[in-house]
Amino acid sequence: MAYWLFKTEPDAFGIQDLKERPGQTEPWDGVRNYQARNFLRDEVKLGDNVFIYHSSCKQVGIAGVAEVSREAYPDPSQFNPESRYYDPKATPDAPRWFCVDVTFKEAFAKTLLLKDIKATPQVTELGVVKKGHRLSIMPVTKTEWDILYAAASG
DNA sequence: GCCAACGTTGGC
DNA sequence: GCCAACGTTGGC
Repeated sequence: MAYWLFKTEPDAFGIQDLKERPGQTEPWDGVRNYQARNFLRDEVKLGDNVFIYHSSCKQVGIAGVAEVSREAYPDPSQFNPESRYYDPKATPDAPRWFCVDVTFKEAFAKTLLLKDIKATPQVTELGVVKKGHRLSIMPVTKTEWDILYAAASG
């Protein structure tokens, strides 16, 4: 069982959108960074826990929790010319990008704000608190998860 | 909207 | 394979 943080822009798709999906499940598509892709393809496993992190919005921070409900498969949007995530160099025989499915578990009553995460002494190595770290998929240690989950649960 | 910090691209 | 130019990310 591993722990992750997935970034999203809630104006496009946030924790509430996930909650309202049929089956409360959604493909986590559109990841177009190789390091993040490698995490998705190779290391994110069924049943892993995921912090849903809202970026580029009023309330930047960890907004809720989801669970991985399907392991990596080729991201369909890479083959769709209509998609903003279309990649003309990707083919079904040689997919370049992958996605997983995530299922809603919990929306926190209050988003655990980035400034509060930064103020947590034990959480200094997490990607979102490190300057210039822009990965959209990043690992979270169990220690970090426990501390942040407790803080977010109030 | 600004801008620093990255990642990617493409000419050589 | 170098590296400058360019595009994107993301907090503020």
